[in-house]
Amino acid sequence: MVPAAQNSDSHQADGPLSSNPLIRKLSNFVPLSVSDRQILDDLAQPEEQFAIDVDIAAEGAVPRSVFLLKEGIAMRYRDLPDGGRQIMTFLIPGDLCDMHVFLLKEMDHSIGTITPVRVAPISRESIMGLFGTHPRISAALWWSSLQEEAMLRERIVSLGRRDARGRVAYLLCELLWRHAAVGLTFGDVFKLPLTQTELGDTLGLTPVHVNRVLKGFREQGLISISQKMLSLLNVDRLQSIAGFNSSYLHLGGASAEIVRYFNALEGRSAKP
Amino acid sequence: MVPAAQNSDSHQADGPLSSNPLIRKLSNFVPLSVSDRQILDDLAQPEEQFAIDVDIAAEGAVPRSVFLLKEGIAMRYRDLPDGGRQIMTFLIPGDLCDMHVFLLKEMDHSIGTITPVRVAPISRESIMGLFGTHPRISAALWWSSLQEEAMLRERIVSLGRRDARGRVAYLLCELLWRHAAVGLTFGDVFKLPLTQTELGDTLGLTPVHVNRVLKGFREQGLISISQKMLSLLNVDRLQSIAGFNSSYLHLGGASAEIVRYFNALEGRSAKP
DNA sequence: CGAAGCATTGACTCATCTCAACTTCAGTGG
DNA sequence: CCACTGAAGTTGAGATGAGTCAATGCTTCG
Repeated sequence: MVPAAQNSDSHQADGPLSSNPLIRKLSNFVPLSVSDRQILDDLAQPEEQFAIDVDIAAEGAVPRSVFLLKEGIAMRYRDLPDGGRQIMTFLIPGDLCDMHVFLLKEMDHSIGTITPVRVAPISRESIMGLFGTHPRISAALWWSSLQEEAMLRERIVSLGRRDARGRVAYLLCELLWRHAAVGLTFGDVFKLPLTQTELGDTLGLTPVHVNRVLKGFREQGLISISQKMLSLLNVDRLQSIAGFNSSYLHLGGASAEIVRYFNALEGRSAKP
Repeated sequence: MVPAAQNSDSHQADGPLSSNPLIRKLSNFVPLSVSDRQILDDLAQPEEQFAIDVDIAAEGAVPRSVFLLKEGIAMRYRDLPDGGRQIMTFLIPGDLCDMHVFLLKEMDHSIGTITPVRVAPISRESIMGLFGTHPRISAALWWSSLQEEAMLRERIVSLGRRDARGRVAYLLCELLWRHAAVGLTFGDVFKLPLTQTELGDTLGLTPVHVNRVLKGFREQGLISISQKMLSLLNVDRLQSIAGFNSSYLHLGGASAEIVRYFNALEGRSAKP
């Protein structure tokens, strides 16, 4: 199976970001009401910008607030004593960097920008408030953090058990699906402003080897890249090289039971 | 720094499991009241057993309830199409296998036993109820899931950037600290009933290579193993080989601010 | 237009894997 | 109580995927 062309239903003239990517993403899990959407739009209102190649939050620092990434790409990473770096996750529009970190005394990793980035800072109070008053949104946010955790587990599988080709293919597929889930794909094409060094730091490979794998894929007609736009020319083949199965992203939506459960809660909390 | 000899304060005659390991673990984060402890003890009352080498929850299945692991060791893993297996985490006493998975339609990985295991099944309602009525416990459970996530990230760092010796050393240190946090260490000694194949499936190494690394450690006087009891003879050296830093486990407790915040909530919800 | 960063390529090295035998150990049944 | 069995641990020798080093080309942007 191939990611749905999520963009087909949003042909606003002002481009793919016209719709709040967080709403887009959460809608994959539960259908959101008009008022849910309103609240999420309000949350996303405040704006702060960060330049390219800058830390939004640094390891050891006290986490200050949650950020909703509205535009650009960031990464969750850790620098190592020997000068190396491991990128754990890429954050794309619609992602929250760190839903929950405000529980902790200090960051155990850093979050840095890969491109210039627009974020909406969200206070602890806003999130906490939501939990009490809007169970459906809370559930969706919760789901989103489960999805993130599942992605971490999948990266472990990749690093532990796949060879270089498999790892690269896997990452490309994952990024395609994630971009599709927030409406940032055009068919099987999306913007990938990552250097080969960054890919290597994610995949546990050297940039040189990433280059060779990518070259191989290009020669086999599996991908093409130009102007930082990546086209997956043969998604099925790539998914099979990767042993990729999108089910860990849990994009199939919540079970009917869960939806009912949270709708009930919603009705109850709406009254008093 | 070396893990505190957590066992020193629990010299009950009936052994290290006399105290609820979940309470032990959560206390690392916030001080729990007598009534908190009572509630957690009640939660841990129900009992179910699983034999060795059995799935508690299988990939693709519908998650049924949360389990508190009371005794034994289990693993979170995924089987791969090529016959391989990747172990993502070990579950030790005091761990909850899957705090939240009941939000999802199906498991994206399996949970299997490595030794015979005693668990307490906990219903969705119990957990949900806690959230409303006992903010301090909820916070602690939440913290525990953040800790788990941090461990996943650290495994990514290990697999991506450390060599075989570093990976093995890292895992041993992590396990020592985790066991210490639930009172299951005796100095720098703890029970490790894992085969070298299981270690390899966790670390992305072949059992043969795990064996050689372990042999090296033994010859260098860093560890010794007998009867499945592992002694870390030189924790500092191992930690430096691993580049291990325990801060990602966030065992230092919550910030004063957070503690105050949840204590306040607690007072409020206790009254009506 | 020049510098800096990134991508590409080749030649050589090395950590880890593979394959395969052999040993040790714990558990079982005669 | 010991022989038998199967799983786990050890060890050696050779193969290989990915790393290292180093040179060269290509962009991009000030």
